[in-house]
Amino acid sequence: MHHRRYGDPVPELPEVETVRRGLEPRLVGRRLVEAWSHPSAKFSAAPEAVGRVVDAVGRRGKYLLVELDDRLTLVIHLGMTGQLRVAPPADADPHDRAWWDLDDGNRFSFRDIRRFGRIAVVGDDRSALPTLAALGPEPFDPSFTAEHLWRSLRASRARLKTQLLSQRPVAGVGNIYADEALWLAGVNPAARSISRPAAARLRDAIVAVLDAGVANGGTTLRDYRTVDGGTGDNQHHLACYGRAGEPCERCGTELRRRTIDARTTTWCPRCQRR
DNA sequence: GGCTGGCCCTGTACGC
DNA sequence: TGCGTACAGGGCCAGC
Repeated sequence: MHHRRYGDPVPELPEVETVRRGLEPRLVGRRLVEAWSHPSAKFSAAPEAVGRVVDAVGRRGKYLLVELDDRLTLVIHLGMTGQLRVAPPADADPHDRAWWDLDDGNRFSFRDIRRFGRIAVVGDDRSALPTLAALGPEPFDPSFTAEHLWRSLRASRARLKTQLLSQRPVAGVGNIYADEALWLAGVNPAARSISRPAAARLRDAIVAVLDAGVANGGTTLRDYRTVDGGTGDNQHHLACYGRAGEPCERCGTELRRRTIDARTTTWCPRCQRR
């Protein structure tokens, strides 16, 4: 019954938002007094935030935006296996990639087994993070309308799932929630065009699955953790992702699996016809 | 200028 | 049992 052996859990919008909510009360108002970073260029910017005070903890898509004084932003992307904690300093963990000591004695630490995460300190210019700079609207923002999604998807000939993962039509959707939303909307992930009504269904489905993900505290399949080390609950509410070989909850047809642009994709061949 | 594919990393599953 | 190997994936970038 374990068909989910492929793939790893990837922090997407609901997971990053859950982490953001956990960090906010622990970081706002604190000064970063010391830092350490792994030598990789992906993490070496961490010490640039030393001396700054945290004004706010925000999020855009899957990017965590720790707003500092002096118009600086500490940008953290969790990659695939990134975890953030705020706790008293502890013994070094071999997977620690950066940490910042706070003026209240706690340590804000970033642990990332596979090192797909990234840390940057930026001002107004975010061109060093091109995906962030070109990010589509937040899914819960009023500007994310059916009309916007339809026009955005119509402007490209890439497969619909590829477009969703590009972060340009909408911010924050990754492999899990893309499969869930496409299934819920009855849209084929490999198609290269979409009708207006289908785009409207897809828009509603994206909002619905992300909203449920946030409400459930994110999806923990392996590595994702909340700031206090807890797990999410949304893994018990997935209808499509990781269920290849199981019957579709809607029509009973066996869900299929294929690869789209190097990403594992699960879909229902009946509900999601081209 | 859009799109495709390679790359980064490491734990895990799998096969002999 | 133990070892070698394939595999997965978000974002970035080179090259068509």
